[in-house]
This record gives sequence, C-alpha cells and structure tokens, in this order.
Amino acid sequence: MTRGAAQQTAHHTHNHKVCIEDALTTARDLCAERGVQLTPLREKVLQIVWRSHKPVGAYEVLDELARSHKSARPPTVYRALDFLMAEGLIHKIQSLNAYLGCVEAGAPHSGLFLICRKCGATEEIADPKLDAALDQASKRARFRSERRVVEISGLCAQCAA
Amino acid sequence: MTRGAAQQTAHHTHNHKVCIEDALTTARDLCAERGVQLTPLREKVLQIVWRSHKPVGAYEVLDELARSHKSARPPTVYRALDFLMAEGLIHKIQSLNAYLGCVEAGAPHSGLFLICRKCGATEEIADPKLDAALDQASKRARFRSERRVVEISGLCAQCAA
DNA sequence: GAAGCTGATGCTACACTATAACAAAGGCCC
DNA sequence: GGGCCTTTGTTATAGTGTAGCATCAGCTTC
Repeated sequence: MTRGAAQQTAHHTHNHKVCIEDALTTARDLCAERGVQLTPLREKVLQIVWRSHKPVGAYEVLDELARSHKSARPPTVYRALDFLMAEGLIHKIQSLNAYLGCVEAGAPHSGLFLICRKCGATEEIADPKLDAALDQASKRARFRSERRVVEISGLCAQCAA
Repeated sequence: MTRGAAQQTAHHTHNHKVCIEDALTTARDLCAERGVQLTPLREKVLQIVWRSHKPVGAYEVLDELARSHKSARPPTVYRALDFLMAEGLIHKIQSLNAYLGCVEAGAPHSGLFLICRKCGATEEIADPKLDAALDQASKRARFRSERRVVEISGLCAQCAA
C-alpha cells in the first residue's frame, strides 16, 4: 500500500504506472473507509493529476478531462479538485497555482515540497524536524496553526548537474 | 532603523504610523544605497501596502492608488509590486495572492508567515531552526534551494481567545 | 410508487488575478 | 541633437477561480 522511500521521490526515470495504480488503489480504499464517493469523474481527475510528478494546472486538467468528458467545465474540475484536496489525495502547490498527487494519502502529514523550476518535477517530503520547528515557532507566537504551506523552488539534483 | 521584536508583531493595537514611517525611511535608504529608484509611484504603492499588517490584494492597491493617481491600471500596480519584491521591501503571500510589507527589509531573510484567518493580521517571523531544517531537508534531497514559501494559516493569539 | 431529501454534476455567467505588447515621456551621456 | 535606458501610460487579453441555479440519480419514508 505505501511505497518505499525510493519510489516516493520525483525521479526522472521510473515506472510511473506503478505510482498511478498505487495512488488510485489507495484513494479507492480510503474513500470506501470514509464513506465518501470517489465517483468516476473524481477518479478520472485524480488520474490526470497523477500523470506526472509535476504539478498540473486546473485548466490543464480541464483540457485533458474534456477529451473524454464533453460536458466538463471549470466548476467540474474545481469541484473534483476540492474534493480530492479535502480527502488529502492531492495537494495544491500555492506558488504555482497547480495541483499534485499526494504520495502519502491517508497518513496525516503536512509536507514540504521541493519544486524544480527547470523540469517541474516536485517532490513531497515529510520532515519531523521541520514540523517541530514550525510547531515551536507557532507556539512561541501563541498562534494556533491550522494549515501549512511549505514550498521550496530551485533545481533538482538532475537539473543542477 | 530596525524595530524591536515587540513592534514587529502584528498587534491588534499599536501605533501603526510608526510602522509606516519606519518602512518608508528604510526603503528610501536602501534604494539610495543600491542606486535604484524609489519613485513617487512606487513609494505610494509601498505606503498603501503598509496601511495595515494584513496582506493586501493587487486590485485593492489599485483601487486605493487610483484615488490619487487617475492613470493607474493593473500593470501600474504589478510593476510597482514587482519592483518592491525584487528589492525585498514587500513579500507576496502565496496562499492569499496578496502582498505584505516586509518588516526586516534589507536583512537577508526568508520569513515564516503566520496568517490569521479571522482578522487577517499576518506576522513575519525569522527562525534559524526553521532555516536549518529546510536547508537540511534540501541537502538530503540534493536539491538546490532558491526560493522559499512558508506560510501557516490559523488563529492569532487574540482571535483564538 | 409518489413525495421529499441528499449528494453529484451540468451549465451560464462572472469575478478576480496577472501579463503581453507597444507607445510615450524623461533623464543622462556623449 | 541623437541614442540609450528606465519608468510610466494604455489597450487588450490570458489565466485562475466561484456564484448561483438547474438537473439528475439514488435513497428513504410513507
């Protein structure tokens, strides 16, 4: 169900079909457990988001969705994306206005995203030290933290080389 | 020139004129040092952004600017905002598409923003432990970090009470 | 099985955010 | 004065996201 650390990274070369299948299976299981509906439309959107490890814009999703789903309109896509985010199946990358499949759906987590500005590949990382630093900083400011956005742009290992 | 820690926080009550004056003075000095032009237009935009400790949208800036500057249009505002960001005088809050005066202009830093979802007040915090955690995480992933976005939404001390 | 409810989708229009592209104006240098 | 650079003016348009109401399918209750 969960993948090993090596497969969670945004490699330039890997068998991506496995990523997609894993994500869909996890999503179906989670939604079933929670009693929420992963409808064909929502599943299709999830699949589209998972076509790569690059964040994908809502209107890119729409273009792709429209190929198989003539009636697709902006609200169609945004509603599906909102559902998937609410269920923790995808994340929104705020600095790109784009959406990315979550590699650890189900596990409570607030990721750190490493976004390559050259190839677009984006890796989600969980980091206890980061969580601790953020919790500590919030606490010091007597701030009640609810939602986190932590994104780093730069060059991935491959593109920096 | 730099303010004490107490005055950097997004208090609900404080003499905000001091904040604005400090920010403008710092901006003028910095731009003079760097040989870049803090034109009246840019200064006015900076002043508008500094009207509060809440992030302000570009079109809010435009509305305000237009009161004294009839020819103001979207590009007028975005160009000024881009300049101010490039000089490190303001920050963009990505999760709100809004802009906020930088409390520590000039000092190299990558802040953590605590954004109150109720009152909107947003506090910028510098945190060495956070920086360390981010650097370490980037390094582990062999990622060359360039730009950071760290934003936490929630409730500030006053609004949580 | 009709009435009513709920959640999901269809559909039109619109609001909000941001940029492209080119023109004009002003300062500076030679 | 001519050429160059930076800033601002101006029009148009691209990109991102939501409001609001209609419809439809499944489910329940009587």
